[in-house]
Amino acid sequence: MSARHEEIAEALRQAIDGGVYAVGALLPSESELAARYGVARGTVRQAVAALTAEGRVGSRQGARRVVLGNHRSQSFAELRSFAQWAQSMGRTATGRVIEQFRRPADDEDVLRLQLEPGAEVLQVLRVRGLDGERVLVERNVYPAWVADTVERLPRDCKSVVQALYDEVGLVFAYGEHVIDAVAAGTRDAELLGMRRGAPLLRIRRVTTTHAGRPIEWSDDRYRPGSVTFAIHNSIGSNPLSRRAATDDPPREL
Amino acid sequence: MSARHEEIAEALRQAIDGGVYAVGALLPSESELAARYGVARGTVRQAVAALTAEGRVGSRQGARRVVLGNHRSQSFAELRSFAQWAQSMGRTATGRVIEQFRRPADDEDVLRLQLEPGAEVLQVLRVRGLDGERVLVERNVYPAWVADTVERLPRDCKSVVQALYDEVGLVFAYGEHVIDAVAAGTRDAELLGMRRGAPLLRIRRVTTTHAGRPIEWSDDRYRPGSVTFAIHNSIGSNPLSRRAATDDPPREL
DNA sequence: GAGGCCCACTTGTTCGGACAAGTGAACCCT
DNA sequence: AGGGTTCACTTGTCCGAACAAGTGGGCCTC
Repeated sequence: MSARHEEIAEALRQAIDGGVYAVGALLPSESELAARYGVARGTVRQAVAALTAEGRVGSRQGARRVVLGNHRSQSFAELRSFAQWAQSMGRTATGRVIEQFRRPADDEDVLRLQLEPGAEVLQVLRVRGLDGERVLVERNVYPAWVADTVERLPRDCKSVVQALYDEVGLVFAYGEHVIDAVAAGTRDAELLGMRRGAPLLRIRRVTTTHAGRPIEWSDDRYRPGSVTFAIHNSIGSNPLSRRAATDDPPREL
Repeated sequence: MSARHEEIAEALRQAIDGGVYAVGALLPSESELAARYGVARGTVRQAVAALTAEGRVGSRQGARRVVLGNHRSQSFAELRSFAQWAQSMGRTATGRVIEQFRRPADDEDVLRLQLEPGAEVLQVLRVRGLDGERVLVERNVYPAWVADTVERLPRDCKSVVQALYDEVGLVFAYGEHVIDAVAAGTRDAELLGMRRGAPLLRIRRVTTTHAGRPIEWSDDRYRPGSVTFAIHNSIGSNPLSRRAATDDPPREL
């Protein structure tokens, strides 16, 4: 948080959360913020761009920025491991390996992990909990080049992501998530203590290194009610202005 | 798409999708792109920032940018109505109003739509389809100030968002989505042609104007298999570099 | 050969300036 | 009162420059 624009963004975030700028109120103009913090306008723009991306403020050319909401909820904006996410919410995460074995890669593994057919992968089945309550069943598939390290981890390792970073400096840099709903299978139901057929939120994910090399792919099934996911949104630069029916042509000079 | 940085972003997108830059390959440096397009480096940075936000390329200080993937899949990145989204996928969306009535706002409505207690709201139950197949049950609640316009729409209106824009120039500018899974109720099951208790993907959403004024809130329940949602991710500015075990202190001068 | 050092290159941050484009309110005229 | 115009203000776009910080590969030393 050394960059000046990040400091300013954080200050604005706290001002919004603290009620200095109420929901629906207008933010000071860029020039005023620039003067207040003693920086150039471009630096202020970087700061408010972050708030805009988070969905905290709305932006429109010509009009002052509007405060849309003060969100404390966890969103997908940051890539976090389950353990890190739980910690940031002030809750304790647990994890336990149920099953762990190597097998040849099937077509799905080859596709998602960019492997050659016939390569070996490591499959792991984990159950994870939040404050003692079972919350999620996680099926991970790792390519051979990380399998050794994963196998050496303790079976109740809290954060695999953290462990892999500590052990071999592996960074989970990018992720793609696909979301849908599925019915709990016999195994899922047993592990989560629900009846078979109960609805589960499924998130399938591929995680890669900085260089885009796949590290794992994962099928996470969440018991509903315990965890929800939030996303913010805005129409980008759609020039939709006031009304459309009045099709007045641009003034001709 | 008149802004220069958007043109450059689009050119790069097409180059990536077209295979000029393969997945895993390195993008040209900012200076080279700047020279190639005849713009300043800042303009190139704006363009690649868009690609980074979309998850197409990865970025790390000091290292060249990496192509992470060429994605055609629909994501939450753009706020789209169901109809617009369907159209962009080359499919046809349908919609039918099942039920529509006014009622006093309950606590949930007051909270989400920022109303005074006792205000009147319009509730609408719709079923929507894709290429003739029933896909989603949608329960919308509108505040009084948009209720009149919504009530006047035809019952098989394809795009409510488009209609409200055409009629009164109302722009759905921002959205917040919360995702979980639920079991289909008796009504849901009947409307979607599934058995009761089947898993559904639920997205609850509040949409607001540019000024942050809530326009509607909605409970959408998707039949799984027909539609999935994708999200991209990256660790922001986490300075995690190579390895952690080698705790070498910063060089002292 | 292994390890450490150095250096060219690349991305990140910040400045100050200039103009374009859109908004909203005050103002004027009918 | 209603409708249109004008105008100060605000955000969006773009430039050119400079320095900081991190990467990766080559080089040298042991």
